[in-house]
Amino acid sequence: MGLGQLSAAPLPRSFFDRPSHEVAPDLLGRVLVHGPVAVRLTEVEAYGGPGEDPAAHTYRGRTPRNAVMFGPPGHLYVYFTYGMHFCANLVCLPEGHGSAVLVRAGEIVAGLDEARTRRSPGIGRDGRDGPGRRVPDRDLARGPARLAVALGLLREHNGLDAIWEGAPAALDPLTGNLGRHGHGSDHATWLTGLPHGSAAVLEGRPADPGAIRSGPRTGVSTAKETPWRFWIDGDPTVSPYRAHVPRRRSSAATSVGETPSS
DNA sequence: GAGCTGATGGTCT
DNA sequence: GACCATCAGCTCG
Repeated sequence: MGLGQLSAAPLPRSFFDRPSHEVAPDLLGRVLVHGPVAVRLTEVEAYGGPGEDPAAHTYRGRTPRNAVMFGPPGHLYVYFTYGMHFCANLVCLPEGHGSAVLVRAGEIVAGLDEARTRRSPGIGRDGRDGPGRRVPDRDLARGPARLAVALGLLREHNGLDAIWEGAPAALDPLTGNLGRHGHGSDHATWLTGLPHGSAAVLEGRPADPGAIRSGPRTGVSTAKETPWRFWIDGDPTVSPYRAHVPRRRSSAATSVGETPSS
């Protein structure tokens, strides 16, 4: 994967002003940037709006949690799930529609050291510090929660605009292609124009249409027949498909008819 | 390698 | 109080 072949031109807001299932396959091969880390997307899932997609957070209408999804397109909807993970979406369609694309996996194309640091456990777990086990580079952003960690996306980034306004001027001194990493710094040279703390989606290198596959979405319990998961066939960073598995009853719910008295 | 399971807390019914 | 757009660590083969 040559960094030099990825276009650094930012995608306009109009790119996201379409139905999520049209935006999703077009996002494959694009580059999502937040701070010093950039990820070339290899797997995404589309989610529809209220009443039309039972698997979507917005299916039952607007709530404080999903309000960002009802906002203007091109913004990040970051939510917390399973008590410990964040996942990131890109909002589609004009205000009020409530649809988005979940970014599920990608390849780190800039900020590799930063991503490795974020993804290596150690500090914060059991009070341990020091380097944890090494995460293979292909696994750094393989899965929606891992991708969010690699990009440093947290609750506070919910609602962040991912459209890089004024980017042409920022890119002026560049060739239009992504630069390689500096020697000492892990920051790619083309990132210097991106305002600190902001996000952007760049053109990157769109996936070959012939390599795009689609199928049922991962881990959702409803609308299994909707093939709105899209990925680049054969890419090693695509996350393994997992069908939804009903959660087991908690052990506290002692099975009826079997008293623990004995 | 595949398969299973505990952890963990916000959200919604 | 159940569910959840998940992950890492473990066992087993």
